[in-house]
Amino acid sequence: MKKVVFILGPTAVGKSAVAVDLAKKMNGEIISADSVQIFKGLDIGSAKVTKEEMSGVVHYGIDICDAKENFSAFEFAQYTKQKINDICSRNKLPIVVGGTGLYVRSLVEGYNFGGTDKDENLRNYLEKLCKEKGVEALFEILKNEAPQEAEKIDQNNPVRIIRAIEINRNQSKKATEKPDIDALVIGLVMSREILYERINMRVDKMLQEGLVDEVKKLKDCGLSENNQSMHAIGYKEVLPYLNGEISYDKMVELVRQHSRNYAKRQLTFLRGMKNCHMIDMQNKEHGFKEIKKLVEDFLR
RNA sequence: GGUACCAUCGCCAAGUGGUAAGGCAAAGGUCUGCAAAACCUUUAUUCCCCGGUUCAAAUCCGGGUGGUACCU
Repeated sequence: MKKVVFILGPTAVGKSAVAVDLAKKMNGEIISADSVQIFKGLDIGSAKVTKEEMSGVVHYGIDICDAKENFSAFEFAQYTKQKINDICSRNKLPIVVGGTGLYVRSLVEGYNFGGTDKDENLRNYLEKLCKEKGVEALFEILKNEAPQEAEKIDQNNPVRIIRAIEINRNQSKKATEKPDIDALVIGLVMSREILYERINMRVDKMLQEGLVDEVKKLKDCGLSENNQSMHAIGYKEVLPYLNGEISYDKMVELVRQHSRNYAKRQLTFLRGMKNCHMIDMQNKEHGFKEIKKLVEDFLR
């Protein structure tokens, strides 16, 4: 069993810094489990760690996908498993850091799912059908084509139903095998009030650092709201601002609000993680000491 | 000072005599194939205040308060 440390928590709680500190002290390498940081060119808005912040620690899972491409939990699972093997073979400690619940859980709990490429035509057709006839129509299709899947699925959720139909019609890639890992799961938390304050400050910082320019550059490269990467918070709001659809102030307000909503969902997800050690990061020093102790005991 | 219009949840609102729609926010939640996505649940015993009419008022009448527009 390969020992792997997971650092989880809501956006802006300070995961990246903790992970780098830990990697330095424990001879570790970092794997980012973040569905946005995988994209090249989405730097400021995804709060990607800079070279300086990495301070020499090796990071994986960042800039591994072109912003025009699609990426899914399946690809992440494939990629990560390989990296974990690689890191362990060099006798280093893999530290998975991330806010994307599904990515993390798929590893920790050993989900085995396959993958399927996006089928644009089918999707467009199904999306249109959904608009015209409602989700019920989508669900009917799934029920006819894959009754077993239909039983498990949320009948009101068009995104999931469409994906299920897509997978059922197209050949599924080989399912991932359960990774052979022994996980130490650490969840970083702090009071909602302080977290929200940090989020607001972080959004301001992103804007100062040139978030709008970053999105403009991506837009000039031909990216639009149709790209998966542009569904990310900070991008899906700046785009309509650049198109003159909403005001600057409205855009800022939305980025903040969506970040808060996201943090709340992450917290909910975290509460559902089994065997997760919650660490209060309100006091950074104290929190880090606790983490270090947990990791030392784990590796013993 | 005069005249007109308006006042419904944190915000935007529907409702014009029959017992408070909806959206956003907020809070809680779901999650094995797009997850920073998508979806679900909850949230005004009460309609600016006081009085009146009526079996019944957010809705009608009178007064007050606040806002907006125009006139002087």
